[in-house]
Amino acid sequence: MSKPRGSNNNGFDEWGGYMAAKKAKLEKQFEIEADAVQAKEGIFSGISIFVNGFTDPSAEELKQIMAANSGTYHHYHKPGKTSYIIASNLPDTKIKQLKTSEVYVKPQWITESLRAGKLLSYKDFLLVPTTHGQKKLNFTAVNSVRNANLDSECENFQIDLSLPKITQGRNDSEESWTWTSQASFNDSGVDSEKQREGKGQSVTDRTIDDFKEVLSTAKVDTEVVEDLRPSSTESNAEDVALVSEAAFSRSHSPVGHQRHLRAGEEHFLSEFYNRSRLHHISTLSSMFKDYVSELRKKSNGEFPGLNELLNNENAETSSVDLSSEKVLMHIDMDCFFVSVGLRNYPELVGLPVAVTHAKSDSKSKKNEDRNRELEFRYYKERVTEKMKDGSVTRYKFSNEEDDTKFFGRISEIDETDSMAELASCSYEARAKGIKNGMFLGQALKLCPELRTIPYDFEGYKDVAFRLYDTVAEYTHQIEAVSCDEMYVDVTDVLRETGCEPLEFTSHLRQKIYERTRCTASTGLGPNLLLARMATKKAKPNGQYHILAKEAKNFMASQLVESLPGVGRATTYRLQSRGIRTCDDLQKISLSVLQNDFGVKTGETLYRHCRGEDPRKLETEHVRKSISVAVNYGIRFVDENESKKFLHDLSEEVSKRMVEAKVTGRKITLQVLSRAKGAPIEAAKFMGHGVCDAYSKSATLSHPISETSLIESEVVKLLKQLNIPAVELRGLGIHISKLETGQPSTGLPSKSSILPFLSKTTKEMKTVASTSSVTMDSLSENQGGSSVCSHPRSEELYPESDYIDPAFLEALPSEIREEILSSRAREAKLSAKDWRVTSFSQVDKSVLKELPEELQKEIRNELIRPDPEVRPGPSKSPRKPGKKISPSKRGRKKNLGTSTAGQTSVKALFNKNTEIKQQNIAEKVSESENTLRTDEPNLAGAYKLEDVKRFLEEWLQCSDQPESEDISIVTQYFIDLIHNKKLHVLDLLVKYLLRLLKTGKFDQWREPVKSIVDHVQFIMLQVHGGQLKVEEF
DNA sequence: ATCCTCCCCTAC
DNA sequence: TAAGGTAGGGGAGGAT
Ligand SMILES: Nc1ccn([C@H]2C[C@H](O)[C@@H](COP(=O)(O)OP(=O)(O)OP(=O)(O)O)O2)c(=O)n1
Ligand SMILES: [Mg+2]
Ligand SMILES: [Mg+2]
Repeated sequence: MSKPRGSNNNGFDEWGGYMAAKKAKLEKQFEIEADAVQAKEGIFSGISIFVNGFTDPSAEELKQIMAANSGTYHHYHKPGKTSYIIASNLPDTKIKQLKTSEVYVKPQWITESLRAGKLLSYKDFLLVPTTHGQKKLNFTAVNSVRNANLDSECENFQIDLSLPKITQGRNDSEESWTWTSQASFNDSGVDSEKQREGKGQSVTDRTIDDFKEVLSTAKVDTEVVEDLRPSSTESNAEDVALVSEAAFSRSHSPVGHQRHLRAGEEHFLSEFYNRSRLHHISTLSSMFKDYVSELRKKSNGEFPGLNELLNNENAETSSVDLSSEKVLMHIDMDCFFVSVGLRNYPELVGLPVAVTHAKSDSKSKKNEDRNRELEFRYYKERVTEKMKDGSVTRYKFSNEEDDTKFFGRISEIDETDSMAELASCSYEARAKGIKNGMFLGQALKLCPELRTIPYDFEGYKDVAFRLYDTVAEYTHQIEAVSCDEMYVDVTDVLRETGCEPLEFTSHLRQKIYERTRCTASTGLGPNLLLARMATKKAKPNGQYHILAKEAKNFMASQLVESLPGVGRATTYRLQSRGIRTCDDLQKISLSVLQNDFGVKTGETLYRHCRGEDPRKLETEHVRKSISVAVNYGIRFVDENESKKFLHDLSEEVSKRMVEAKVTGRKITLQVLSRAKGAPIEAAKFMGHGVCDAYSKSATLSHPISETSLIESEVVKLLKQLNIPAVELRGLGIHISKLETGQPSTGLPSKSSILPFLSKTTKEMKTVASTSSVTMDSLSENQGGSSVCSHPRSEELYPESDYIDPAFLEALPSEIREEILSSRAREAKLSAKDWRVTSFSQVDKSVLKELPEELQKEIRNELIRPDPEVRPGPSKSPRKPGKKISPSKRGRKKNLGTSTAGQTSVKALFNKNTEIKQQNIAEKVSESENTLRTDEPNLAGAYKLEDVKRFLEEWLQCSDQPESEDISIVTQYFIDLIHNKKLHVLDLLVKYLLRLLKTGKFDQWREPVKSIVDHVQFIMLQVHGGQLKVEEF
């Protein structure tokens, strides 16, 4: 038996002391100041707010503040009831909805009032637009189209960047705008303008509007964009649109909101997601994929945009034979975040600009716990090692060029350089070598004059909707790629209008510019790849058409890394074979490429470097997985914190599943754990640093989507990985094998439970209340997946409480029969296929006491493969294949393989006990931390008698049931289910019913019924059977 | 041959 | 300080 990962890192001895120290340190470092919220009661009494859009503090936080200070928080704007609308900035689309009664106030009003301990006048915090205007806003700097192409077929059209007249008119009327309750005059102005514009709503019929309402707060129309700066506390502009400059600068001081910085703190997740650009673009991306489907579904087949182009009936001269060839377009906004942001900073147009959380003069704070130099060196070492390719040993990379190419010169970063990432940078910045995703500190070294602007997430969504809506006026042959990018089959558009390809894109880009004040570039080609390549060449603010006949030559001139799908690792591997350009690549045979890179990848490389691409436009996308992950701010002090965070993640993923109306059968836990040689603190503040990545999955027999079910699975998976909580640097939950349709596994709804309940209760056998019944939740034996995952983890981490599967767990025959027959009824799995596959919660002492006969009976029912023969951990270094070439570089090094036999149950049990004791010791030494083991408990009551007493007191003390209490009790019962304490559960349910029968607690009838219903539902999900309870 | 799990890679 | 998410393609190696 090899050393487990846990031992590899830190023995438990070391561990306890380290953890105590770490905790003290963390507490010091992230000390939250005395909570002003609690101290100042009631200052928002009578005030109700609705939070509109992205704010800082976030809506969630504002909700908390209101709740704690007698205010009211409305999840939706309730006209007449909501007294104030809190917003940091408003997309213009919301302006026209303004009513006299609506007062828009900046979030600083709340935070400043809180600080002052009294309600300040909202008038000092009114949200007003800036008055300097769009007249300044012109893009002279990007006027020149770079890619002059002499071939007339590839002619580039320059967009007229002058403002449409309408903007000027609108702008004039804006000068005196104020968003006060008197601002009603604005309504008519906006409406009349909308009338004049008279287009853009065409595809935006009611149903599509509905869609947008559901998916976002951004409504779509074709109004020109207002010059509204995001002026949250993140703003780093000199001139900010605020009535109260003083209030604003005060709110800059880091008083109220320096919390939520690390997972394990309250509201971390929502705060993180609020600010995560990657989360936002991912969300938008999936939203626009849905949006395209919706547009197509709701389409009436008319495309109003085409009318304007119909005049151009100059057929026959076309550069492409549309009857035999397709024309695909790729369109992508130029430096999207920057373009959107710059609309509010016209004075920065033409300068090197980047979007980032940090300000351009910000420095990273020094920290003795980290060592950037060491971390970067370690990182490079590991990456280089990983990219190393078995078949090629010759290539030695060392030069500066390669260092820049593969590592972006991270080694030159010093201790105070900001490690905030640039989401996007302007082309002026790119001219200096700055790139998207680069750290601010590095960028400033390349260009000290770099200016930074804040994120404007609402703005991105708003512009993205305009982009999609504009394109959708011409065709619905759209494949959404991201919020700023899509593929479009324009063959029909060209055929119907007689437009030249570039004529059309020129027109389209002009339309997009008019509606968004942001430029887009387009690429055209006979397939998706060439359209994509063409866009790259066209950028910025340009367009380009690659004709089929030019394709191969065009491609030959490109570097391999410009191929989509070829990133750092593939570039490295190609380069190590002396292949730098597509021309080089074209000379390599298909079989060599497939041998070196795998069958599929090899073929893709072979085709792509020639400009071939068989992919079809995918207009209708079906999601295959849903996941949630956080790899930032993950610093846990103990297992309770990591578990709590897994709960939050489960809740989040569950929420998204319900939203997407899916359930899933495969639950994968993804983990980042600090690499052994990495500094405790990462180079980036709260970053994950250099990590080992692990994933572990469980495939269930039934699809799930419920928080508690997901949670219990991932908690188990995390346990199996056996990584100390303090080492965790990232956690994620990935759900796959998705199913749509019958909501039989959603939240317990009466409609889904009751029929089954009434049908089955009669057949239901009683749960034996004499033994600890245990079996794993929905784990499935299919494909040997779950079964083999256990020995894997057991060998990896022998101290996990795994038991030899041959050692059958106790299963009262009544339950077993019920479960087996119930599963057979469901025809999902035959009884024979069903396996109990997890034993982590077996109550071993009870197990041993089972009658021999019962065990035998069970053994006959539940045949399983011989555990001794089952495979070792897949995480052990995989043997290099026979083929030397397809690399595969040994996997995780720090996890030894094991060929040793099964650990005895007794040994495991003892080990487990030791760990438990260790945990307890830790907590005791940390003092005042509530002692908590893994055992379910009801408000601290663990023992049956205690719980019973608690329940009785509960019924007696409260005259009316509190829904929160009910859910606490329900959750406790659910915990029992997951922990296989069915006998306890059974006793407690019976006890509750007995109490009811005394007649003293009649008002508890319904609440108890709802608890029992819930319990039965979960029982059904987890164990496939239910408790027998008498009617009441 | 085809499935599975656990990775790795890529793109925005 | 800083907000390093998310979905999908695909490969290695094992089981069946
Ligand atoms: N590492 C990255 C890459 C992109 N993005 C965000 C910001 C970008 O503005 C947006 C769109 O990505 P693009 O790849 O289209 O890049 P840009 O639009 O910024 O520039 P380009 O003109 O090259 O398209 O996605 C990001 O946050 N982080
Ligand atoms: Mg772009
Ligand atoms: Mg893009």
